[in-house]
Amino acid sequence: MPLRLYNTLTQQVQEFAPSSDNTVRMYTCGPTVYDYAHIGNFRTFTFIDILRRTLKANGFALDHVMNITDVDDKIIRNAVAQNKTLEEYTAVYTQAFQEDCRTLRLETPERLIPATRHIDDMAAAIQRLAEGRHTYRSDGSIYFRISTFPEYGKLSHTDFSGNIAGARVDVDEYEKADARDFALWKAPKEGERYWEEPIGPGRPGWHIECSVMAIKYLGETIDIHAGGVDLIFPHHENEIAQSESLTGKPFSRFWLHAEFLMVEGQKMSKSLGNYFTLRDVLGRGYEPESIRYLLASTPYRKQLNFTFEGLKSAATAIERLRNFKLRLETDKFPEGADEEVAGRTAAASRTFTESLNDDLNTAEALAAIFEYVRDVNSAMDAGRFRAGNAAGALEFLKSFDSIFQVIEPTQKGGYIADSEVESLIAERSAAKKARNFGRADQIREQLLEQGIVLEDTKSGVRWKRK
RNA sequence: GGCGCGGUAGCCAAGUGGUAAGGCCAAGGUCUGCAAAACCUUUAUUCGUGAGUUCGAUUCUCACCCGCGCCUCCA
Repeated sequence: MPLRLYNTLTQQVQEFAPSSDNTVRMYTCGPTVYDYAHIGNFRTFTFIDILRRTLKANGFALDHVMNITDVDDKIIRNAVAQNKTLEEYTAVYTQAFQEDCRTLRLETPERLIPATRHIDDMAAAIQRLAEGRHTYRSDGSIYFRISTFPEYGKLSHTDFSGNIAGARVDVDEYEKADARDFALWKAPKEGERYWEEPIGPGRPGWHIECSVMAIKYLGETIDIHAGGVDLIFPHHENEIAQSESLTGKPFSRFWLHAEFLMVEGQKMSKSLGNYFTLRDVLGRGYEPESIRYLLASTPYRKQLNFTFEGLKSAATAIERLRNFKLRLETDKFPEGADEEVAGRTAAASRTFTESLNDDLNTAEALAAIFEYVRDVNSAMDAGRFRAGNAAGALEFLKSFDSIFQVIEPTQKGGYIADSEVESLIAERSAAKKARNFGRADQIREQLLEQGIVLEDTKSGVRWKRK
């Protein structure tokens, strides 16, 4: 089954393929680096990561641009308050963002670009919009005139007719002709950072960076544009207005939006104060993989209620997968290969892939692998699973983890050496043989204190790091 | 008010016009020197409420109730 994705623009699930050649041209809205990102933000970035990996699994190449918004009102305000330059201020959070992404095993986009690197391009685009009579000036700022773009509202499916056109609305201390109009270029205010450009001194509005960078790197019509649902309006609607006024072509073929992470029935957000940063959660002793699993396990178009109980349940689920992999790698199985087991492997693998291709149905994909784990554990217990089945099973696990990225534990240093573990296990086995269970249990306890868990199996002692 | 999403077992959650995936938790059992891991059994005659369409609806239609989001910065 080909990949199908829900397109906000058409409000339908549609078959996806890149428009030309094999490369997906994708733009996703990145963070505004005025503070640490919270795990609600990372829900969207995790969704984008699952999307990237699924696109690759479908054999597509990627050219993915993500912006880093490093100039906006909050950044300017905070930088000024801390007596720092914009660059000094944003460097801290840009770096933190990249570290957090690595921690969550989020792939780095092919191009991760700060907005301030393209101020000239933005000014040039605004100039061209002005030449096309899509703009007007007011108090030194430049606004986009929505009335010049009749299709405004097509993404958010909002009908703006009969709306306050011509009314003079005072927003953000700037004068706009129409409430829907938005700033392309903001006149400098006292003490604020600004850029000297042919269109006049100032700084870019929020929306223009995405249009300009997407078109510059990916072309006038891109394949996918993605972000959180709160960006549908006005951000993405405004991007469409600017971009399509500039090029006369559809801006993006597919628009994908991730739903919110909720806390106690409300969206997680800075302004509500009900948020946790990744660092907060890790500080409470949870593993990055658990967070990733939790964020990825509920399909992206459904609101996901965050709880620490959910995080614990994710950790247990991951443990089950890890135990399964360890058993595949360490148990001794009879020679040959069982056809029924091989058939199960193929079927589960197919279900897994098709679930993801069905608009990234991660819940169903997880169900496929867990059902498989139970079946195979059962086959192992019954002696039906054979040595020749192990490679296929491990391969399926590998393809699972190439999307979910939760099985391999994050390395933590300071461990007891393998050889020492092995020699203690040997000593314990000898003690057991002599029926000296006191000593055997003492060794097991001792190892447990160092994070080593022993399991006695028919094919010998199996151990793992916890 | 406009637009959109959702209400499925203790919790999380998938799903289909033909009779309820999966994960976590709980109880009992098998295996084990004891554990651990794993497996088995039990846990929604029922999918917010009411009506309708249908041979048959959790799945379609309508109404209603409840929750959430966007409409202002926001992933």
